[in-house]
Amino acid sequence: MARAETYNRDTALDAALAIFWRKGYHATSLKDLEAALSMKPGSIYAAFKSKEALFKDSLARYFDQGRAKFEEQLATSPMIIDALAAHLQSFAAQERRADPAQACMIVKTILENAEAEPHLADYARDLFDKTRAGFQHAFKTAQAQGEIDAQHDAEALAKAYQAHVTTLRLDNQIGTNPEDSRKLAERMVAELKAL
Amino acid sequence: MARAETYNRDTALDAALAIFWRKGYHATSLKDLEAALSMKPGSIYAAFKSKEALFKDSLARYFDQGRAKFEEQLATSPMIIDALAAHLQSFAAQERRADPAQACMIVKTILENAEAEPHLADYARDLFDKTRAGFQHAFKTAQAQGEIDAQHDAEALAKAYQAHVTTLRLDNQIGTNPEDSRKLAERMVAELKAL
DNA sequence: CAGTAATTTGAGCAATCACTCAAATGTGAG
DNA sequence: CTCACATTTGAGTGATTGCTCAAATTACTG
Repeated sequence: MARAETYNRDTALDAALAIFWRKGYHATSLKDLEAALSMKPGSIYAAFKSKEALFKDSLARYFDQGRAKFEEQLATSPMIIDALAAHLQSFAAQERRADPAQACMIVKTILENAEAEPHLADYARDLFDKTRAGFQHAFKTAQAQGEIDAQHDAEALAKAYQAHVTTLRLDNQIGTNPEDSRKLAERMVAELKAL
Repeated sequence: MARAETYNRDTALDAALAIFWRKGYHATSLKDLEAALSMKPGSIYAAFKSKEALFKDSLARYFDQGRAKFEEQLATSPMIIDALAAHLQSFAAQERRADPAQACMIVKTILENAEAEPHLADYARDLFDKTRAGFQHAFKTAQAQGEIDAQHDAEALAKAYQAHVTTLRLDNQIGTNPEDSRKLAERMVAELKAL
């Protein structure tokens, strides 16, 4: 064997994720990444192939972390509907304002790169669909367990739920009043529990 | 006097607006702008000062056009509630898909530039607030005319309405099924008319 | 038909971009 | 201790970035 890697792949990806989420794809330079990953350009390219590939890996990690968080919430709560409510609530505005990493990174990626980097946008769209599929599965299970009327269309429920999550996270970033976000979340939860 | 300008300012701004809306601020290069405006770099800088100033002017024009369209819809319909409904419907998915200029340019600007170009994001946030103020004024007038129960909080109504518009336009760009967007718009209109 | 002044032109600037690669460095095996 | 080899290093690549400015062009005035 030979020299061992000095970096930790997951740690490096988390650092890349943090910048890409905040600054977006185009505004993030390799200088930024070198500083954040504490790696020289040669190492970055040996490890991740290209800026675009690194972005994709970061976005994939973002998706995995989001899914893991959601599944943990599902595992915690006996009622699926409660987990869905808790997941929504978790996106209500915290104290810390002015954090540019509030809106969903997947949505940000689609909007920023639809024209200039269609590969990235398509990749993000795929993750957006996979996220909704996870929601849909949860709604179906909730129906099977009798928590929600089986009459409802699970696909439509999932689409509406995802729209709510997106709206809430968008409002966190755009709006200036945290109180508004909390009220918004409460209204959404009420709508959910009324099903 | 001396030599007359060969370009039309509004035409040039519309051309700049079209690219900026599609590609965003960072992905749009001056080469792109030169081609779209049919102007050489020197002329662009003489006329618009800088890339950032040109972007701001374009965004301001985008805002003005949006406001004009909304006010025209208000003037067309005798009932304000109908105008608000028509305005929502106008954002439901058209045939032409894959147009990267579906989502609101103001929202796109805030998301893209929150970290790297805070001036632009703040400017866009201000226009976002002004847009909501226009909605709020419409709701208040509707209440004064007895179209809507005066009990409702006009500010909350405007916020919810703006969120609906944003969601609809976002879905147009992210989603792949135009039918979904139309259904979404119908549900929003129903909610509006139930007030 | 000068003379004057505003506008347009486009080659080219320094800075930065994403990226490369030969040399230096570290590490386990023999 | 030496060799083989994976990994790290960082100066440097050509391309592109936003932008400048002296010179050319145009048009109104006297």
